[in-house]
Amino acid sequence: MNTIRDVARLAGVSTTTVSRVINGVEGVSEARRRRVELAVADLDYVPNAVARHLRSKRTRTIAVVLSDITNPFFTTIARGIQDVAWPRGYAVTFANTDESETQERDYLRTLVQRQVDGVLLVPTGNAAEPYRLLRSQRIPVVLLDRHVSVRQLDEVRCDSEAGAYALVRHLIGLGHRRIAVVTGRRDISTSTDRVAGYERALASAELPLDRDLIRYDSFSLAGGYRMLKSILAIEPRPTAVLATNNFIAFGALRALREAGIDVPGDMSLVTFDDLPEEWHDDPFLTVLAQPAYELGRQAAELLFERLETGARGKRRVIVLPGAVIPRRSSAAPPNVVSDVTVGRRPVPA
Amino acid sequence: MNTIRDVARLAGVSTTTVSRVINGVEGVSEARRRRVELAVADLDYVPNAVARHLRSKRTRTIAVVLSDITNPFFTTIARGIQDVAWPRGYAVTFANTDESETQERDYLRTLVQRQVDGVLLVPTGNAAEPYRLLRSQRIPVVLLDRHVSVRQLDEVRCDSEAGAYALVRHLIGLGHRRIAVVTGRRDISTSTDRVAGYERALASAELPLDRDLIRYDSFSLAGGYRMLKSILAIEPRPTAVLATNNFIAFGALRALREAGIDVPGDMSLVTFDDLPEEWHDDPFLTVLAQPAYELGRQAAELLFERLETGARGKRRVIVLPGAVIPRRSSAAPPNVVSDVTVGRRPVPA
DNA sequence: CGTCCTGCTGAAACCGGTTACATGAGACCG
DNA sequence: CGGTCTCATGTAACCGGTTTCAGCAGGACG
Repeated sequence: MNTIRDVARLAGVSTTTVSRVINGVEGVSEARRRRVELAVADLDYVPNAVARHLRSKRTRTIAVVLSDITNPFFTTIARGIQDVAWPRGYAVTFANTDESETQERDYLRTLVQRQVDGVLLVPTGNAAEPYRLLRSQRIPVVLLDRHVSVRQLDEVRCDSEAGAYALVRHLIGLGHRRIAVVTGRRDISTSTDRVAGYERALASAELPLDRDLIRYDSFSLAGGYRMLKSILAIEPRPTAVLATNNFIAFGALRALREAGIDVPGDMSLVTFDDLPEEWHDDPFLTVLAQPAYELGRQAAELLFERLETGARGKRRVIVLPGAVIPRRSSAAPPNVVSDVTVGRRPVPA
Repeated sequence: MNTIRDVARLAGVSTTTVSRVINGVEGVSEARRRRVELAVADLDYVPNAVARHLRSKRTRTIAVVLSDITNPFFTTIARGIQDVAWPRGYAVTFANTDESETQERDYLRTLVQRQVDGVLLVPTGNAAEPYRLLRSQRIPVVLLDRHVSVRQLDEVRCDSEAGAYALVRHLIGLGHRRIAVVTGRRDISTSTDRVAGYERALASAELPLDRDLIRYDSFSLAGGYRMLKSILAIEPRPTAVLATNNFIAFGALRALREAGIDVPGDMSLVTFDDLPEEWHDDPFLTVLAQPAYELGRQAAELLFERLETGARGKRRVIVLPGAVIPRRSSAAPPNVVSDVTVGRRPVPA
């Protein structure tokens, strides 16, 4: 509750001098410095950062806006961000959009009011409008995980297209010819990029593209469940499914289990996003592991570079590679010989 | 970048009037109100919350200090907190202590400087000192998940003692007589409370207490792994193990798998903390599920009650019940008849 | 001994809002 | 028609720091 003026009074100096001592500025005589330090200790003085921020116009706070902190992928990203931010003296504020563009806009507005120094954003939609405000207030933004149609913002993400390609090639290598993909909303880049990688993999193996095997819904347990339910009704049934995130995968697994479909005996399942080793024993799913922690870390570093150098430099896009981790959820399709691929030439590895 | 003065100038009114319009205060003529609103829109004016906070002495920010946001239990708590805070106009800042008391103290100090309105804290140790500062600055604190020796702070947590009791009774009910417990640091209440519940359950079944079967290490994968390794060397070997958190459990599972011990065939394993259904399919572990989301929610609500009523009311302690969810990791011990319990009377359910 | 420089110090402005209080116009009343 | 009250409005202080700039003391130098 004591202010810098209380300290100044007790020490018999000006607030200027106290301020200098607190901030370790040169040019204060040893005697006075000691007097001030004593007064600070005496009064249990804690400088008011809000006042400081008002003057300095920097809050040393960054905001992270993402869809759901509860998703282990984002949690890990969040941790990576915090591990960069706190040691530099920055506080980190989180907001969950739940994929709602309205929420996102509201949060961004609040954050602008609160004068955050920068924003790390997992964009919810594809619109440019939400970022106008940040731009006009000169608040640096780094997009995380996803990109948007505005091609001016820094981005840090995983190579979704290549990841999906690799996963589908993995399935093709096992002998699958009819592969479905279940993904999130159409206007989210990770959805479309992963479908693109899927399509390229099919093309590379000269497999036909069946639009009916591509399903868009939402990046959620419920979405995965719904999509798999409807995929199971397709004739002929695909022998493998690519899920584009962890929640979808577990929804898919649930639908498969309920339908009595054995994985991988009857159907293979591969997905994006691995779980940290702390969260499971003997993992089952074949995944494309994304370097989530590293994504968070690098995004934060990039943001701080912008903040600290005030760099109006060129737009930067960092794309990290993922890695296929083959596990028990993917195997050769049932009765390879008799399926729809009969007569096709062998697929190159 | 525009200030309230710019708006006032453009609208031809005083800053007072602009302030009133922005905050929806009564007593501004319709004509002026409209002029101001026009000017606000014209200038893309965004009020500076830092300035507002300086004057109002409230930052509408709460801080959450916990051991590791990466732990699904805490992640879920975090989500519960955010879902209460944001709708009320409060921002939420997170900090990870990694169970370091030094970190904790540093964070608390920063948060005091930043004038957060309140703190939700998962305490790292048992000392009183870190909270002196918060107290002297009149910043309300609610302890989450754990309690400390200072018996003056509000607390919201799960009933650890009863939870451990229930889990151990579950094991005893299955026929186990020799049960080990692997837990975190001795100075963390969830460790000691759960061991207390364990001891009471043994006593209630008149089973002997073997101190060698109680192991303290850390709430981590590595801790669980280490403790199980050393427990496997005990003769006669226990037939069941109680892990007191999810990380320990997975470390334990790993050690068991490496040692070729079948769960639950050779040894049963039960643990605190369930995983959200989005993160696994067909879960394996018998757990005591804690209402993590609800813990976070109620802790936040309690904090806001303190904030908004300025209530100097009595200390409040909210203890929520957990629930045993029996699954495949617990079963009857191997050859019940021939083991060390031979000759003991049947244990009451 | 006067001048200049260096180093320490504090007065006061400033950051951008909020708010206590004064003011003035007009309505109403006796 | 003077007095009182209400309502809308603005002036200026205030929140608690930082920062600019001027002043002053003391030493070096010519």
